Amino acid sequence: MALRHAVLAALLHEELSGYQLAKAFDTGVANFWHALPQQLYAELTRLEADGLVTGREVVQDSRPNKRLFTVTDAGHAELERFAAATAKPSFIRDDLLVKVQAVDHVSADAVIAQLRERLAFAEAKIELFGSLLRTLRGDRDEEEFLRHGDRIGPYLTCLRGLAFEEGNRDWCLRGVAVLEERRAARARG
Amino acid sequence: MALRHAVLAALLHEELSGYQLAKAFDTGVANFWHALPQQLYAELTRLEADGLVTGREVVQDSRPNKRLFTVTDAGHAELERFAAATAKPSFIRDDLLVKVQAVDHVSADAVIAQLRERLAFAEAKIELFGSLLRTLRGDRDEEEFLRHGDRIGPYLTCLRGLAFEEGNRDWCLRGVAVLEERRAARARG
DNA sequence: AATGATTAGTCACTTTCTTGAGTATCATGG
DNA sequence: CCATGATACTCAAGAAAGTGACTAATCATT
Repeated sequence: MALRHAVLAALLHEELSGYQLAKAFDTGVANFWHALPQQLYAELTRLEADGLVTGREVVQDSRPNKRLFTVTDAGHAELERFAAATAKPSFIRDDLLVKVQAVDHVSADAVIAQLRERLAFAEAKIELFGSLLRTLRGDRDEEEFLRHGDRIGPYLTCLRGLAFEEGNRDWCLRGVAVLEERRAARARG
Repeated sequence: MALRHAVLAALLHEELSGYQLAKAFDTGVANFWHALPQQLYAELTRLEADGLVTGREVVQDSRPNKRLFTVTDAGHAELERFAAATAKPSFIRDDLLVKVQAVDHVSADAVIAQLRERLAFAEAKIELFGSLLRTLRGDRDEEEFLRHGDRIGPYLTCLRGLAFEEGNRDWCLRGVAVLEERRAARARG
């Protein structure tokens, strides 16, 4: 149950509403976890019931009211406990890999199309992570920022996200190249 | 519900028992999906009920009997359908990223320890994937194998697994270096 | 001859995730 | 002035995944 810790981590440096949290976790900028709005609202409710966050109502007149959540001391303690516990290894779990695994037995065209789609997606995320990183480090260069900046956590996770998507991009390119070359070879002979 | 397709993909080129399947999905060699034995046995039961695989009893006298499963025509058709459907983008979901995201607010030592653990794990998997790749391509070099070999699907997914773990390794190294440098700087004053 | 590891598999339960449908208010653009 | 979309959130149901505890045979070791 790391979703709860992901939520705590996200709330560490600023008060957020469920809605804001949902946007951060849903749109591509979810550099360290991914979840849908419904899960987040539910998790916030549980976290509040367990005393790990507190919500305060903010009355707005130009918008619907909202509740902003902050991590309590108990919440910080829980995160500390979580950080010290051994993390389970992260396994890849990806539809696209399943398709590629089966590529020798199913239509290669279908798989090529999927790889192209993923490629485009990866490139978009690379862009996104790139500009997010620039925002996070401001006018400093990376080396300097990582040495002396505060809030390097989000920067590091964003770096991982970037490398992951670059890995996706390169692999998709390779896969498309290989499969098309084989298709061409089959067509020739 | 890609587990069922992952199972189908795994059974494509050889008959396997639930137990053999479980080992493939459990140990690190699960280069394209990960699942526990119980899930696999359950999924095999469902797949057989749906007519996508057939099992045949094999009586052994030096071992408990087992059931070997094969993909049926309906199973192949189902995989074909799956390959053509749009894959959902794969999101990162990793305890360790959550810990790093929170690193500015929790004990850095705990996080460094976790990164070191993951680093060792990643290095072990890199070894494993490396030798698996060598086995898959035999005495050919990679370029040649990918051009003319049969069964390139498992090779390609294994390449992705390798790159993923290399990404983990590099990122862990970077993270440890950054966090330790900062700890040293804080200690100096 | 007992102990533990390996092969082979099952059952029951819980948590987590996903899907789909709603509610309500206000701002913006055509 | 009406449609669209953003803000802000809720409820319910179902699928998928994870956890723990089991049975039962054989093989290797001590």
